Amino acid sequence: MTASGSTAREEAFEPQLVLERFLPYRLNVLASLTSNALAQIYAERFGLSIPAWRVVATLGQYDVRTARDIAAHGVMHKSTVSRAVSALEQRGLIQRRPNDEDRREAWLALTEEGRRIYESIVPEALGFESRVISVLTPQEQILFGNLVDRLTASARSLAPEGEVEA
Amino acid sequence: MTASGSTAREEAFEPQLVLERFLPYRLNVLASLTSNALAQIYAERFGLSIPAWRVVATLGQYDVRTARDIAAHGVMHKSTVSRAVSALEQRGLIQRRPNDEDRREAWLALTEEGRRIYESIVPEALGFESRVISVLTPQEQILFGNLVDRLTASARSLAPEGEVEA
DNA sequence: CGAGGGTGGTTGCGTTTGCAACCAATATGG
DNA sequence: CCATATTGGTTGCAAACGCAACCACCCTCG
Repeated sequence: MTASGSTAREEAFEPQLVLERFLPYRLNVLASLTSNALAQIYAERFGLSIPAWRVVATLGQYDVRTARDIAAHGVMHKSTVSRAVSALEQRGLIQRRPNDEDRREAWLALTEEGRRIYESIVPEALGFESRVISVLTPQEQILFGNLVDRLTASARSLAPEGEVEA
Repeated sequence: MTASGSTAREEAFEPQLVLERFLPYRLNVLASLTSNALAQIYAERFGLSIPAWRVVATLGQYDVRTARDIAAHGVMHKSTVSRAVSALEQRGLIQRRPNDEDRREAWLALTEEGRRIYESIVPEALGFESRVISVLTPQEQILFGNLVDRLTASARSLAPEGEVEA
């Protein structure tokens, strides 16, 4: 109807939303590229699923946590964490110790073997990360981290409460 | 064994990898926060799954594409796209027209109703996006987009070939 | 033109996922 | 204290997922 170009059948519209400039879309592409590439490392070499790796990574960093902590921290659904934890426990990579102060929950920690695996993965993970971000200058890297954090805070404040999983 | 703090059982280690500073982790958190929040809009209000929305968004922007194009563009597996397309076709939101030049593939386009839904979602999606990024100054927004693009290119070049889906 | 390889798209299958219902234990409030 | 709500964690189930096998078709090359 308007006088713009294109001999479209009837409507001549501008795209209303250009995906390549749409933030959620771009973030998703970038995040899945990095996640999938990383996943190959710990899946093929150590048989860890993504949730399992997240549990291991969290315990590697924090030593002792509950499943609930891990879920909240890693933006995962509690059932996802529960299953990852059982699998890891059965493989002897983490250990569960009841909390006598509150017998609903349990403390989780890496076993020695779990930590050994963690320590094998970490350098690879860090290496991968540094290869990815090497296209940015050091200042840009810092800046980017800063912007990501602020956006995350913003997104979190807009999310309709505990609505968040992986 | 070393003289550092903590009365840990035996080892006294530094965390080797701090998740809060680990890029793939942070990107995942941010991406799933935004994706999930967005998904609520088009899932609850229009009954669209994430892949379905991506198909609609792509066709909204490009008017006519093949399933293959959409998959490549949206970083989705071709079976995911195939199923989303069938569902959308059955709901009358998109239309399939055989390509006589190559009868393996088919041209896909939004129907009028499909476009109506697209046009209802877009303002909401853009509104959500702008609320999220409003914590950045305009220059920061541009800069962030630039950095994301460069990181994406970098990650893509490191990914072991067509290894990428949602 | 006919055989062999490659490509767009679909589908069966086993696995993973998220949701919701549930269990056990703790907190709260009459 | 007992009833009720809440919370950490598990599990059944249905839906969604990726993979690989597959079908139809195209393209090449002998």
